[in-house]
Amino acid sequence: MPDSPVITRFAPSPTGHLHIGGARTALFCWALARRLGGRFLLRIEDTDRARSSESATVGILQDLAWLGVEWDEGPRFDVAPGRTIGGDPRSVGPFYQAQRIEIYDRWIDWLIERDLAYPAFDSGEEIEAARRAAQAAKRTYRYKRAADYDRPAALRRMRDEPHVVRFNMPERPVRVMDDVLGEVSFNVEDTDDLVIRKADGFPTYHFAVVIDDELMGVTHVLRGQEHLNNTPRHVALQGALAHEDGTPFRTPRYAHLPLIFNPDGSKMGKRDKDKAARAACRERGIEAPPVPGIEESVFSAWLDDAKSQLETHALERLAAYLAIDLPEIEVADFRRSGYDPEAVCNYLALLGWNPGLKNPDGTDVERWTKDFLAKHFATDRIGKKNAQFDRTKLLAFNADRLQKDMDDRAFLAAWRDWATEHDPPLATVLAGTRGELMARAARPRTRILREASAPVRFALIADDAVEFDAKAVEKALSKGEPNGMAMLAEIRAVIAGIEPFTPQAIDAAITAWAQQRGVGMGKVAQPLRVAVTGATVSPGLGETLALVGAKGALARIDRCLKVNRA
RNA sequence: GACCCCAUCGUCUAGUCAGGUCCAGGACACCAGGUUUUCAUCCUGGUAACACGGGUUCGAAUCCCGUUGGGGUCGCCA
Repeated sequence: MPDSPVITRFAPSPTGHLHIGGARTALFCWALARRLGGRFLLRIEDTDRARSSESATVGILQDLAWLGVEWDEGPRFDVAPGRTIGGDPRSVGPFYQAQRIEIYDRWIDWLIERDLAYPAFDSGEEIEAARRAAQAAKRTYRYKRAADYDRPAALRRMRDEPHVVRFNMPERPVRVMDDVLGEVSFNVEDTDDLVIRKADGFPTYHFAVVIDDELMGVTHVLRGQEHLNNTPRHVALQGALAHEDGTPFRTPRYAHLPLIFNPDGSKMGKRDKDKAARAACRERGIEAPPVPGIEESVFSAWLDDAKSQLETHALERLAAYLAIDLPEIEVADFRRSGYDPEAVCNYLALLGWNPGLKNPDGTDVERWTKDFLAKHFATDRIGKKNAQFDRTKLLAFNADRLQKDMDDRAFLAAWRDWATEHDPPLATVLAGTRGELMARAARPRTRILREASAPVRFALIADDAVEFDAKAVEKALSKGEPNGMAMLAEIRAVIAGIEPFTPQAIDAAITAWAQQRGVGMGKVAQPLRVAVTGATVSPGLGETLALVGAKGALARIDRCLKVNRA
């Protein structure tokens, strides 16, 4: 197939949110297709009837679209009003495996006819017993067709008895060429006759993936390293299958990606959220469900079993009650925390891939947008080592996005969008006249949008709700000669006369007054800062005062003078 | 346990395929100093790694073998 176009695919199973590791796989598949001038395809592997759900599918589509990892072929999805992605220009769909059962059945019949696959009638208990026996004998369990297998009888029985179909694994060692790992060999004796169709009639992952990749023309398969041991099965299946005209199934190029782990070395997963919440409960001695909607027995079982998981909504309510932030594991978590999708993609790509380029100043190139990936990504620079997810570094990347790649306007727009979804009252404020000022004050002090309101929190409360920090009062108002209280009383008049009440005018007026009065700025700024915010830390003085307005500033100064009178 | 994969600063990594220019470079974090009205930013400097043991070679982070350590898989899940 020298001229076949490059097709990559991401094939998630819709059993939950899109995991950050899956997001990286999707990003790499997307980038490779772009780089090679190919097409990126999205396929939904929903053959597990019990665990797949429509809502999970929609969630995954949304998460990918949010990241900007857009598929050329696959389920249709509206990324913006009037802009739809996906579709089936080559007529290789449908892209939901549950809708492709007839296709799989056809190929399974084809295999059975040639005795390359066969029905098996073992019960779950029988299999389990055999597995346990093998384990007891310290042997690796593997299913092989019995020597006295009666094929004609089996073919008769399969018409009305529950059964699975197993692939007759050829007794040949399998060699797999991997673009990341190099050549990997597997012994015959380690591969067994895998099930290719379950008793419920749905194909197993191994079978569906081989059929679909071939029929959809997939040329490059990028997937997590946990699939490495599955590859010989897929290669064997490809070797057994051929089209009507005799053309054999192709083996795509494989690239197995290193895995992503937690900083503590454990596997990054949804359970980490439970772990965090459980630890917080233990620490506070909470033994009964503190929020409604969680049953007493469920809660105590959850508390005792480190492996158990609470339902997502229950977990979120619990976290809100405990006032803790659950660790971000899934793409939706990062979105909710207010990360920028480009920063997430940038950091994710760096986890296992490196362009190997230097900046003019000699530092390594490691900041980029997806356009860069589309231009430079290739499998030959994917690393082999599992990587630990470092939230602190991601935070630094995200902060740089806000600080260096956005201006106040762009920041305000992003902040408003975020708040509209996650903090409506804040969104209202940001949409008002103070929005610009809020953005200007918050942006330099923000790493993720969820934290953005912290530095301007004082401006979101009523003038008479300022809580004066005792240490701040002591340090900035009580000490010194003249002390801060005296200073405050003096400068009140200056504040009252500033017009217009803008950061620039305020700063200018205060600087001029301090100079004229012959005192350092610190002597003036800190008392004012405490009077207006209650603390010694805030954005620039001009911004701080402007945010509460002239009226607010004066009211706060007066109240400070009154409340903190010695 | 069996099979497979991996191994450079705390973390992500460059350097490894084509051995010398590497007493190992960058980023994040950390520490110290500086700028600044506080904070954040910014600037300067610093601490910090080739897992271990054998080989091959004039020469090994780089090649080979072993050990140790870590990870993955062993489902009618994907």
